[in-house]
Amino acid sequence: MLITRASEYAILSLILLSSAKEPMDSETLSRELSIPKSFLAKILQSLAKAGILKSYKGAKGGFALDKETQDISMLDVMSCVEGKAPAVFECAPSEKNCPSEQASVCSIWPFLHKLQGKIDSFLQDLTLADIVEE
Amino acid sequence: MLITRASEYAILSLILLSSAKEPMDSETLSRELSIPKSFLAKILQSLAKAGILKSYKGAKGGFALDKETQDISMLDVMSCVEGKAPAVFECAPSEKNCPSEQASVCSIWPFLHKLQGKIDSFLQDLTLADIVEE
DNA sequence: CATCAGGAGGCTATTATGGCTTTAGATTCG
DNA sequence: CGAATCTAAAGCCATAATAGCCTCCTGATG
Repeated sequence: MLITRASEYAILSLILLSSAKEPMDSETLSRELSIPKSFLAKILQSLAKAGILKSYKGAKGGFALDKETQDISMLDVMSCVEGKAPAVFECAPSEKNCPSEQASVCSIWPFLHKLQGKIDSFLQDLTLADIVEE
Repeated sequence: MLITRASEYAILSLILLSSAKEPMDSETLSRELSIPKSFLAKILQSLAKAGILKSYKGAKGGFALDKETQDISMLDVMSCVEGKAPAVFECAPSEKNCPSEQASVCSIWPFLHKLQGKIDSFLQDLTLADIVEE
């Protein structure tokens, strides 16, 4: 369950973009949010690849939301920006190969699974709309 | 909102300890959970300082829960292990000094605050008991 | 007093964060 | 149409923070 600044910056950008009528370029976003420009650029690219943002090149270009705010979940954002979904125990054996191992990780696996489910559903249900709606 | 492996390892340890009748030493925990020993030791110390675990020195020593599982929230665990509570935007200006700044961070501050509240209450309500109960 | 396990610190490796430059696609203007 | 300009895309490199390793010290147990 690793969450880095990339997720933090991504959410901030999405909140600001949700109130923008036109595309905002990465430099403006960087300045307005006090986020390092080049790092933010990479994050915005990830969001664009994931279909959450749409990018426009050239003059008057920039980034704009490519989905409705209620269709952008925090789980989607974190998954694409972190490169993977937040997992409670990334190194844990999968459910099927677990029985072959002897470590106690196996005995707590059902609990991990349960915790993971709770976290996933919370992040899945929490959308940008929930945050920016008045 | 930064969450590192320390939180991950802490939660795993707590789940395993919740089913233990006697204190478990850090080496056993390390082996059972496949977590680096020395890193885990530091995490367990943080949990002990926070009053979540109780440590026992000497032979037959180790760590054991020092609270009821329903009194251990994920927010508590993360706060003590990460050194601070998970904050959505750590660098954001506080609410009172915000108006003096000109950046757009100010305009999205209410949304950040709202998001923070949702995350905090989720993590506060999610206790170890919710995870390990049958 | 010998042994066991936590407490504390320093040191290294890995990863995240941030800076910089070059390339490519799109727009504007002459 | 073509050149200049604008901005995203993509890469490489430096720094900072995290993750992990090792040793010595301290207190408890028998």
